[in-house]
Amino acid sequence: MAPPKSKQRQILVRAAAKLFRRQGYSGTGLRDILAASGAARGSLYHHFPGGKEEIGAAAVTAAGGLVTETFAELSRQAHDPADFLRRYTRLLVQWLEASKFRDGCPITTTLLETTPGSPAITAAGQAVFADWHAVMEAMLARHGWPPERAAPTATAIIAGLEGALMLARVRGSAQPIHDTTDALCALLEAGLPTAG
Amino acid sequence: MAPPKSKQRQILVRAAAKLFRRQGYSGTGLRDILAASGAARGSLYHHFPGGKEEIGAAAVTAAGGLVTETFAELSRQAHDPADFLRRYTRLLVQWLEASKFRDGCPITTTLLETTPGSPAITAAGQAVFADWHAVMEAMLARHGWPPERAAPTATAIIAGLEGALMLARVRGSAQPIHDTTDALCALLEAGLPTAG
DNA sequence: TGTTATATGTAGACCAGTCGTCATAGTATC
DNA sequence: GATACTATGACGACTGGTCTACATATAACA
Repeated sequence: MAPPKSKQRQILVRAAAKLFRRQGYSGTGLRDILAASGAARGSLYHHFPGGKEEIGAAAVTAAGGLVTETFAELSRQAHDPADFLRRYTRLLVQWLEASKFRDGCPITTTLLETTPGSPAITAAGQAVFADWHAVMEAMLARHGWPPERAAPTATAIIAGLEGALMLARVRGSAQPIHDTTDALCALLEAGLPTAG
Repeated sequence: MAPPKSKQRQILVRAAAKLFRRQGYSGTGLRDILAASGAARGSLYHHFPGGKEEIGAAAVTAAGGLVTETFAELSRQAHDPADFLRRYTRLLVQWLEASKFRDGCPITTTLLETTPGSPAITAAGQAVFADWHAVMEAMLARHGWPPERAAPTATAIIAGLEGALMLARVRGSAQPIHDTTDALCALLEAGLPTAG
């Protein structure tokens, strides 16, 4: 990753990630990815000798990385954990509504389909979740949470967000996200170890 | 559903549900379902004239119904909401470990792949989630939660469970479930409106 | 029992689509 | 001009879901 990688490669990964998020991994054919990216079949196999599985892992890594960056940015802006969560879910709801609830989590669907069948994709997903968790944990620590409580709380936040996103997509409504965010914020505010 | 439906039909639905849960909807071919159930090709189209989509919806309904029954049973046994949650996640972890983290939520994967592309499957999923929510909400109400707080809390519980289940599967560990359960229990115990 | 009528199970044809491979052609960079 | 890197799209072996035609099982009734 030292060199900025081929432009064509980036186009392919982005197209793949977009499609995987909407239709899932198995539901998306190489044909779709090729059509969406304007690339040729052999070109894909040049950049991804491992075929579909390799581009799947790359898509998970890339899409997950964007979310990691968003988390990091918001974690810098937020005044406290609950504020962080509210800022993020505000964005989330915007994205969801803009796509009419078609774009869900960019990695969950793919991971549920391919874990543990594809070790490469599973590993990519584990790495992404670890990154997310690290950002959250660091944010909680920065706001005074003791380490032994920051780690499990970070996991619970990610779980709640993922579950809420899924429910929102199926229900076609942002309500599950609001409800879950409220609950998580109550938890974060109640659990604030040192007030203010 | 007045008659107990054909036995073969039930075998088909069960096999389909099992496969969808592990490999997803698109990742499971009719071929797999037929092989797993021992049925013949045309037999499937006799019981499910709507083809794969119809058996997908039936699998979601059937698998979701089993979970609803489990929720209802546990909700009868539990002393309070936190106790309910702990009882359920104990079962959940047992199932997960027994399948070596291959069997996740029986409906989430299918729904993420097919929402909103398949209205029939989406509707089946919405109905299942509504059932789960109703059971949870009733349980909270029975333990003194006011209605306006029971509904969003029930949603947050389901979201947390679903997200934790997904993380557990990807990580190959029950830890996310324990962490999320602890957080949710803290919320339920803190939020208990009338103590005892 | 024999004869229907209906419900269910079986077998295979069908074609569009799947992923992966290959020999070839194009384009940088030195 | 030589050498790498990149792009191309046709090809093949196979699987996808769907449908039609036939065989069997079950039930009803004379």
